[in-house]
Amino acid sequence: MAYTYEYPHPAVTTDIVIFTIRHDELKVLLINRGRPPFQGMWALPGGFVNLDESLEQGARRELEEETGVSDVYLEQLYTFGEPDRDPRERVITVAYYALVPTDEIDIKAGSDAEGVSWIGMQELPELAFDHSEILDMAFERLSAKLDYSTIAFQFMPPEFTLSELQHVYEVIHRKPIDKRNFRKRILGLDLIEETGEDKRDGAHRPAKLYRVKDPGRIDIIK
Amino acid sequence: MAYTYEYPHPAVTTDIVIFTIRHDELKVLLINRGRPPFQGMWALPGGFVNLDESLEQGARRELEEETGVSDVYLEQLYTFGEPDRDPRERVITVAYYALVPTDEIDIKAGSDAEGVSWIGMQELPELAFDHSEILDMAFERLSAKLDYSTIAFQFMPPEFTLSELQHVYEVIHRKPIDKRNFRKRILGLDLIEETGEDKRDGAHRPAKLYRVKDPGRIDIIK
DNA sequence: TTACAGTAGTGTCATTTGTACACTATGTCA
DNA sequence: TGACATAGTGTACAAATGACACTACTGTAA
Repeated sequence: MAYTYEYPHPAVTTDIVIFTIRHDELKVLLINRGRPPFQGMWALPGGFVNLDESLEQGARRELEEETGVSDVYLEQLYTFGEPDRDPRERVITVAYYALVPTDEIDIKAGSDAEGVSWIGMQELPELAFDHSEILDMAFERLSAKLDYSTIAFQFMPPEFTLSELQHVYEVIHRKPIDKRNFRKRILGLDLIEETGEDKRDGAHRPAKLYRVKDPGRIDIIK
Repeated sequence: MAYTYEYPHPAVTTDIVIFTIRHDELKVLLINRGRPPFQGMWALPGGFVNLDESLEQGARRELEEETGVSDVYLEQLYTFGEPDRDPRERVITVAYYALVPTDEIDIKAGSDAEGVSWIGMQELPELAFDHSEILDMAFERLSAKLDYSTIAFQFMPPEFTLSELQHVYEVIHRKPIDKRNFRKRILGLDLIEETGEDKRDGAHRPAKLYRVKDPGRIDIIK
């Protein structure tokens, strides 16, 4: 079947940058390309948008198909459309990004990918297409939003400790934070509350567990 | 001539939100549509992206063709792609915005538009397509960036007074600002310098003229 | 020439916010 | 029961922000 238009049309894809924090490192979900172009190279998950779905729906579908990841909060990052960014035809890609808690993610290899893997931001390979540029921008956005929004909560499971939350900031900014100032600031936002439970893991004092008061409110600019 | 693809492709357009300040009001450049759909309604300037130009180049070209406006600093706003946003076919639009000084803009009616006009944000008509949504987002972005960037300088001609700059903030935020605190803050940024000239307009003390020290540096986050 | 109208330009103090800094508390395990 | 490991807590100084009122200069008209 063929589709014909009076004027030339570009292809439109979505690409998705999914970050998580694991083993003291910020990691991104990449797929190893199973077909040309750039066969064998690592790339962001993503693919062509269907004409009956929104851009965000397309991003969700591709993410699910390629990696098995679903139910994440996607935020649009930027649209990349240099004429030569794909060697096959003119492809414009709408990039999204999301942050997920480590625990909740289950990845699989799908039909478009030979492998799906969390890759540390410190050990990134060269990426296919202009995906390095997309990933750089996603990291810049993440890093900037840490400071003026509550985006960091998106890395957290439903219940978490303040030390775990602080750890997110420290891993992304790559520098230690003063514990007392951090707690003062976070608790001052009045966005989280104690669950009443403790988290015990190891031979030391248990930490209080917190939850977000109103999940709909996270990512509001403080 | 026809263009044929193995899979369906959406059309891709750009839409441009150009703001300026005139007569104590924030205004946006709109065109009156000369052809269906939405004939006779007001819409943002914009149009289809050619396959051999970048998205930004496409936005620039359409802006020039439809309004005669050129040489503005465009910033990508967001990409809108709901399946039904255009009644003709699937159209994905990459929206840009820009701020221009009042003096420097010369508008004309082009082939795609019956009229081109600066419309005040307080007196907006209903717009074609989802352009009201695009414009709303552009205004939100502008309003937010006023506070954490130096975007306001983009409304300024090469030489300007501090009162004129303050006026930009007051018009957009729709509330008065303390003159001393404003001057303290702006001069503290160390981004502008006195030209040595005065601006005289009326029976009152002349104002010092300033210029941006390094035009490449505006819009850096303070 | 002088008074008036109108906008430009200037400093201080109080409050809030941010930052540096060190010790005690509580659990586990040997 | 003592050692270890992480949780949890307050204060003092510095910096940034916000409120606030008067003098300076020019043009115009009496």
